[in-house]
Amino acid sequence: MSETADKKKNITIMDVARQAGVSKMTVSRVLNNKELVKASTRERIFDAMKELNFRPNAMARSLAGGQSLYVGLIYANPSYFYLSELLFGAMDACRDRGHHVLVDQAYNISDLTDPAYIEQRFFEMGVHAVIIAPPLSEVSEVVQNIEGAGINLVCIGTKPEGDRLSVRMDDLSASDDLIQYLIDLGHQKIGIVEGPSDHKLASQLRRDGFQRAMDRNNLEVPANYVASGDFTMHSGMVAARQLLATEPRPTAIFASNDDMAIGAINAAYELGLRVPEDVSIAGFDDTQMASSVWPPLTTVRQPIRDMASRAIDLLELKHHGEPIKSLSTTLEYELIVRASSGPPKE
Amino acid sequence: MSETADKKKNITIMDVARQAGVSKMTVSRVLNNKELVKASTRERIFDAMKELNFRPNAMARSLAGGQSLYVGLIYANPSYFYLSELLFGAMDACRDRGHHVLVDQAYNISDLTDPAYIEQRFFEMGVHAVIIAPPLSEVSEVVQNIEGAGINLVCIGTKPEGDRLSVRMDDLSASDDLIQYLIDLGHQKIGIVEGPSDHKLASQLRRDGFQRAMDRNNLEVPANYVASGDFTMHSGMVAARQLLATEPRPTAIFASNDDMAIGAINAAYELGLRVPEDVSIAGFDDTQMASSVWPPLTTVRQPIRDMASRAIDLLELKHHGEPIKSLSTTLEYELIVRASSGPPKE
DNA sequence: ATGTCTATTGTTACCAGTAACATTTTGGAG
DNA sequence: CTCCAAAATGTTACTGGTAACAATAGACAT
Repeated sequence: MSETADKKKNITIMDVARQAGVSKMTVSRVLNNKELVKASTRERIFDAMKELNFRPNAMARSLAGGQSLYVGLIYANPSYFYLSELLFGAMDACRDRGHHVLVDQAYNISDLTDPAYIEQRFFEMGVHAVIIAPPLSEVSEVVQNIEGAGINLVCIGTKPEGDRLSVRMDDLSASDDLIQYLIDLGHQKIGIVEGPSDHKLASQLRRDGFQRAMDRNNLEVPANYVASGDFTMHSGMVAARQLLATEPRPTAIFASNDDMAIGAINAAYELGLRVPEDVSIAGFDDTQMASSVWPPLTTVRQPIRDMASRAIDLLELKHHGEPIKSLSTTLEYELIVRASSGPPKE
Repeated sequence: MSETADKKKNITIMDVARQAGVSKMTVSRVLNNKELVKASTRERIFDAMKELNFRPNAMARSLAGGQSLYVGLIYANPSYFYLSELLFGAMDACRDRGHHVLVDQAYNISDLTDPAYIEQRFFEMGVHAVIIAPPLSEVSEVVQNIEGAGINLVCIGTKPEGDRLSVRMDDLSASDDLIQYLIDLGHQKIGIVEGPSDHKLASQLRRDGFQRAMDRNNLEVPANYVASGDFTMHSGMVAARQLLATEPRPTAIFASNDDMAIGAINAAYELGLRVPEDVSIAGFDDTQMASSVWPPLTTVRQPIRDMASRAIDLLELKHHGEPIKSLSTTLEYELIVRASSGPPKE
């Protein structure tokens, strides 16, 4: 046997240059799509690259050019779905640009409120920029520390503030729309399962949207139509049990996230109620489970992937010192109507 | 305002060397824990590093030394939980070693059965090695293509074969243990919800373990105690409905993964049955939901993180050309008993 | 034919480290 | 007090690219 993988000398830009009969700089230009290379030369270089099966060395490129961005995705959201989506979005956006995503989990928020820790950790990772997602992005201490360490930053899900970059969606309007949809179906007695108070956005804004829609339609929200959970299935189940036990029983329940909505479905079954015939249930997020549960959930699709992609875009612009038109981007949500909601029974 | 972040010249090994009054090579030695530096010099260098707040440049290190491993995590498992766990495990293992994890999603398996695509894609990512997880790792065509491209590889969840590196857990014994536990509780009529046939391991082995335990205890498994799903909650619900409708009704149901087990719980509620009083339900995987659902699921904890960590270890050994004692590692599972299981009613 | 301008291509230095070999100390033995 | 091996440190030449600044070549006007 001859060594297969060991001796295999890497094919470099130099090899390509030699093969194509040009200098390595010209190859580098082709590699970076600079427009100053004659078409025929470009062709020859492409051919050489193909023939030699050349692959540029990402590390060398970023070392030499400072082109490549190492983006840290800092994470403390308990939802695997959220992480995965964020990751996919970031990866897709990084792929073409030759950037990389380094994920780092913040096991506890208190670490990130220590500026020294942040500086240490991020430099060690070698990240040029950082994306942080809720609920971390809502902790101003954390955000300030990261900025203080001189690291570029995009916050996901926060309101614009100062010259901080952010990407978000309009949770308020989204929940408003969702509730309006329920109202249009004929529901008047609608209960809500709120989220925990440390998720400002997902809890407060969604609650506000609910309230806004109800107010606009002159519908009452009695105090016992409001319960709260902590975004877990179980808490949704407990909260929904309570809501479904009130008299008169709500004909629809809006849970502030899908997990709790699924808990609410369970609670309904437990009480012998059918969904959506006896009670309509709606969630928020459009997680994977939302479509796999029975009945599939009516919910709001959060464009998590797009938010991550957009965040990468912003970071790249900033990295290259290009002007950024608007510091905050708001992306579109989508109302997803599925079988868990329907008109109320007479 | 002076520029805060722009002009901040990076602190390099040279700066440290100057400050400590040594050559940069000596600093490099300290950085790599080579034992040929006098203690007093080492001290001075450490002090200088601290004083200057020096952070080594990961890219330069790996370019110059070929030390750092870029590991690709190739992914086609529909479970966010699985991805996240795998990722966390890989990240943790990479962290100290200065390696990096690049995640790549295989949107469809057919891509990976095309050798040209694989070669193209992986080189582009600049990965030195790859980890693949089920169900991808079970497709021999994919595995062979990756090996054919000369890329180091660790398969997660497959049996040892040739000189291929693999990390796995004993699904067969795990499900056997779980069933034995149910039998010890007093159950004799146990139904199973199988997984889909394209997940050999998760479906077949778990099924086999079930059968082995039943056989050993001389318990019958009538054909209508076996239903199958596709690992989604909904399929578990449908399958469980069917099982719970058979006469005599099983007193326990083993679903081959947690999602289907949760679906089974829903089915039980739907039929007005209590869990675990009327029927015990057990899952497999110990996903996040397993503990957040009500009642929390009895299940088997798969050491997904550990498998990923171990995979990184193996890759590092191989990368450095060190001998690997055993090509396949089998990690321990853990039986997790929660409230969804209990003794059968009289 | 000559000069000029622009389009292309080449040179040289550098990014932040490490490998391999060279050199200088250092500590004992003789 | 020498000498020599071992220990400690330094040099030089890379790693695989890019930036900034030449230099050359065509195309066109004079």
